[in-house]
Amino acid sequence: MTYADIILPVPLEGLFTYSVPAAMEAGVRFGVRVAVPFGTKTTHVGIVIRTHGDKPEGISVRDIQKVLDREPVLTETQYRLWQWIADYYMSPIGEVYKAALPSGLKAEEGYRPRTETYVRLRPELRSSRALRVAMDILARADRQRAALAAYLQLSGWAAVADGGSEENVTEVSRDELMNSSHANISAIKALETRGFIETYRREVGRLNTGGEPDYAKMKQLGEAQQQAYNAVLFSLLKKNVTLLHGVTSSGKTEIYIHLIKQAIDSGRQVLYLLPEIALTVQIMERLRRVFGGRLGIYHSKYSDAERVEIWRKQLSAAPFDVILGARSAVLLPFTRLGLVIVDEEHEQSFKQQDPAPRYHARSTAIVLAQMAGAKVLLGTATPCLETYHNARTGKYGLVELTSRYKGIELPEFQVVDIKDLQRRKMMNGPFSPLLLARMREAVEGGRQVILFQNRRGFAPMIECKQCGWVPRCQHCDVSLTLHRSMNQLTCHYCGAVYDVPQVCPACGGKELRAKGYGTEKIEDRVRDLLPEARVARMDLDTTRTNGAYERLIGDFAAGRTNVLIGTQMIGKGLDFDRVSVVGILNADTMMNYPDFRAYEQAFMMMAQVGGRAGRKGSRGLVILQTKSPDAPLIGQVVRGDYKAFYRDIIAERQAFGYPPYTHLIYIYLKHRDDSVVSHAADDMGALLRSWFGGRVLGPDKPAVARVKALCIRKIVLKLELGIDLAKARRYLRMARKQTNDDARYKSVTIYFDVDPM
DNA sequence: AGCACGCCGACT
DNA sequence: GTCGGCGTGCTC
Repeated sequence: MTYADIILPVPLEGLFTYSVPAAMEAGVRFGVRVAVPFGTKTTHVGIVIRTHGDKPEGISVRDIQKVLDREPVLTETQYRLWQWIADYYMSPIGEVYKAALPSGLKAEEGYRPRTETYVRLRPELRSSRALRVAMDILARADRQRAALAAYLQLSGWAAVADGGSEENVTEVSRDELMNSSHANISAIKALETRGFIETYRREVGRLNTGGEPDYAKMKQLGEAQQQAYNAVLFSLLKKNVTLLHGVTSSGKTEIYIHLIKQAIDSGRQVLYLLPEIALTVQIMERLRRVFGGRLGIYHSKYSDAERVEIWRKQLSAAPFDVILGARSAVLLPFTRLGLVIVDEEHEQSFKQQDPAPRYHARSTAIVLAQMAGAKVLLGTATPCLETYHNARTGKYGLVELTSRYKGIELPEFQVVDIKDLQRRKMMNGPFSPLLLARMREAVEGGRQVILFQNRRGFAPMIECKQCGWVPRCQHCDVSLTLHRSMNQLTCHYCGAVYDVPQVCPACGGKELRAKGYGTEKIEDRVRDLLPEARVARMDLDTTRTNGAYERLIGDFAAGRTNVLIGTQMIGKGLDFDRVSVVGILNADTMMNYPDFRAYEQAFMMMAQVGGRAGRKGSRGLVILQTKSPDAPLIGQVVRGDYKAFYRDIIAERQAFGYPPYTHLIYIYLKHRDDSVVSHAADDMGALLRSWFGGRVLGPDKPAVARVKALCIRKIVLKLELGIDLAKARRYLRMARKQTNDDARYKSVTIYFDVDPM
């Protein structure tokens, strides 16, 4: 009897063993998908990893139902990468499989090839004589004759009639025929009824073929860019990973394009990772112009069927040479990967947060490259602290690009002390007099303004003026955000929506006031204060519908709007030409976040948003409003002094034992009963302390201690460098098992976040 | 994660 | 008397 070990899309450790019916033996091998029964009712699509003859003990093995593929859908390298992710991020391999495979490949029925209607001559017309007769018959049916003539041209039959070869006859789709002539559907139907032509359906790909590459579209590199390009190539000879640290507008993308070309020329594939879908539009167009149909794009906005086709194409004899994609593109099959570019490498969204596997695409890309014998280039204006540290200590290569392309100047920063202005009652809502004056000037002078406030909604909370009561979410430990556009209170953690109370339920007070500023309220105020401005708001709420993001960006880029208010999504790699003022309304909310990365995040956010100011031609102005104008971080942002920022923060990380001087693993425990989770966390913490000693911190209540009706505790594990991580993970799994084995805690959910962001 | 089983409260 | 709430256990 043959058995097969199979990955299934379930959150359980390990592989599952099924028996292979004799008739399937030839087809069941590594990488092939199979349908198997699982539990009582369900059938799952799994992937075969290996076959063997050892009957597993103690389990009733069931038969594989069906073999779904003739060829593997998985490469050996991919499987090794999946194993690494599962092991390192402490997540079952089934979860990795779920994250990696497009749904169309995870279901037995699901992916449907797209078909299109095609047109061809009936066999009896396939001679020049018969065609002449047909044309005569159509002498008085102009439309039909024109349609037939157009078909004959397109298909090549016209050339055959002139003595050409039938081998050159090509297939013509009905749409193509209708587009290239004035033939309408009724003319074509009439020809069909007459028995001149027939229609048939044909499978067609969904992928945009994009045409031939056009390397003439590559821009010549400037002097500094050329030097950086050479330095990157040289660095990659010695180091597997190199950091390209280039200030904003230094022209990194053009350097990437030249590196991609170089890799393609040497017969290798390139993976180009970007943090967000949003960023792909501008870069996608640039790459498409140069690489045409050699470029494939892969991210969640693409339909699942398209993703299936990209996956399949990657396994075919003619895969894409370049894949541009978000996080999950690192899980695609590659057969001859030579270079991975991780653009905006500092972005947190490279780390998957919620469903497991909680993997970091940058780290995963580095491991993948190692496995594939490829090189990695990390690019950003504001490197992640760990990355810069690795570059400084020589683990990674480092190339710095300090001059802006075509001499564009870095923006001027002006810091405004809003604490002082508030005391002197000089603030106009969220605006300092300076910011308001500069905004007014910009709008009147035909230039543009970007306002950054990292809070969506109208106000982060409302409060009863009389007794101070604040409405809170029923399921989460947070106050509710007022969304005035919908006149609702919403919870930003679970999405619950509530009506706005007319009277305070605690004291009956009639006045509920909105406290604090969200993007909606800022928008309101700008409309009041600058009635002539054309204002737009860009945040999660205004970009939910399809194409809304592109429309907002398009309107701003074209000058149809001149004040753009937004959350962090306005800071992401978009280039505008007419922005003279950027306002950071409140830097403190970012700096006071209770997390060891708060300062790093704040620096990056301010540097990125500030970088939107003043592009071609004139120097931009960034007005930075803060209650702590003397904080060293503010000075570093103002001077654009990444190195000073790095020196400060790295010293702190070393002093307090944070990455890159330690490995962090967060352990989360969740349960609907607070006392259960509290005791479970205490017990698990004590158990961990007995093994890891002082490396265990907590358990603690996180800042938001209840989400979606589950109470949360967090334990932090700090592991010094050089410790045996595999062993530490084994102990962690043991601690989880022991905790869940305790009858009181068996329904406590315990999970790990390795290298948390 | 699903799904079934099983034990309690509120309906026809 | 039964419908369905979700707590618990299992899935090769």
